[in-house]
Amino acid sequence: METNTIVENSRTQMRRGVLEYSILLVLRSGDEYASSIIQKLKDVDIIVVEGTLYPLLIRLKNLGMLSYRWEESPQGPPRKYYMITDKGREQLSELDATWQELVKSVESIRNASLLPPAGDTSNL
Amino acid sequence: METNTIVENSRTQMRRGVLEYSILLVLRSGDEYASSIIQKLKDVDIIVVEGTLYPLLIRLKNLGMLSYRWEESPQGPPRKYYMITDKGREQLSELDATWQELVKSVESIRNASLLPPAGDTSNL
DNA sequence: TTTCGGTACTTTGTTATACAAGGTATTAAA
DNA sequence: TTTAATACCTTGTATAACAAAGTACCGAAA
Repeated sequence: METNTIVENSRTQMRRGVLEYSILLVLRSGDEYASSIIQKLKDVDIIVVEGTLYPLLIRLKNLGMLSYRWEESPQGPPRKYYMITDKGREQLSELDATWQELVKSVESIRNASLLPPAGDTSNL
Repeated sequence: METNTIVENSRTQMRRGVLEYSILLVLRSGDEYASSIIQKLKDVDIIVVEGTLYPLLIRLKNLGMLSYRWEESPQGPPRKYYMITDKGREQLSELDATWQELVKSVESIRNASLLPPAGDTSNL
């Protein structure tokens, strides 16, 4: 087996960390139903599966961040289109700030780690 | 209570996602022991506690990403200084790429969500 | 020589979350 | 009336972070 390298594992964890945020971002662009959210995220290499998404959408709805409406499908059963609420928009804008702070945090330690250690005299 | 807003919760998840990566970044800058890692991460607002860090360091060591040496402390018990191994460096460079891809992914849906929806004719 | 404060490392039990896998329901067309 | 496609939902499991408590070391003061 050994498909689970540390790298693959860490990548998964990173994706998970931004999952909720990503879903809200997608819905800020427009109303979507579960499968289309999955597809949009897949398009940018953020993998989610149904079993993860459905409970998450329900949780966000229960928190008042999302609401939904039923809409006929051209083929098959009706679709549950989720849309972001006003409250959702407010919180999302806070998450925008959170995300940017996180990027800044990581970049700062990342940049530090790409330079020789402070006090390194190995070149003298 | 209600200290657990959705925003606070999401922030926590984001932090968790980059935890492992962040620890490796810190150690790429130089050898550190647990408390000093916690401090360095705290400095950039990435909160970790002992109960999280110790098991994680042990896991990374068992995977061959880290090794450690004991070193006397000016005061108190000896410290376990962790250092990144060659293998750890290799994997970390892959994580650098992973991180940058994730940032790109999120930014792309984020930027999309800040523009009016495609096909929006509300201004005509 | 014992106790105490500070520091450091470790473990245990709980909780949250993602996911695999399986289930139900709707539709239209064969 | 079966089948295929689509969509929604649930259950059980594994993993990971965390709170909390425990162990151990050290030096200095009592």
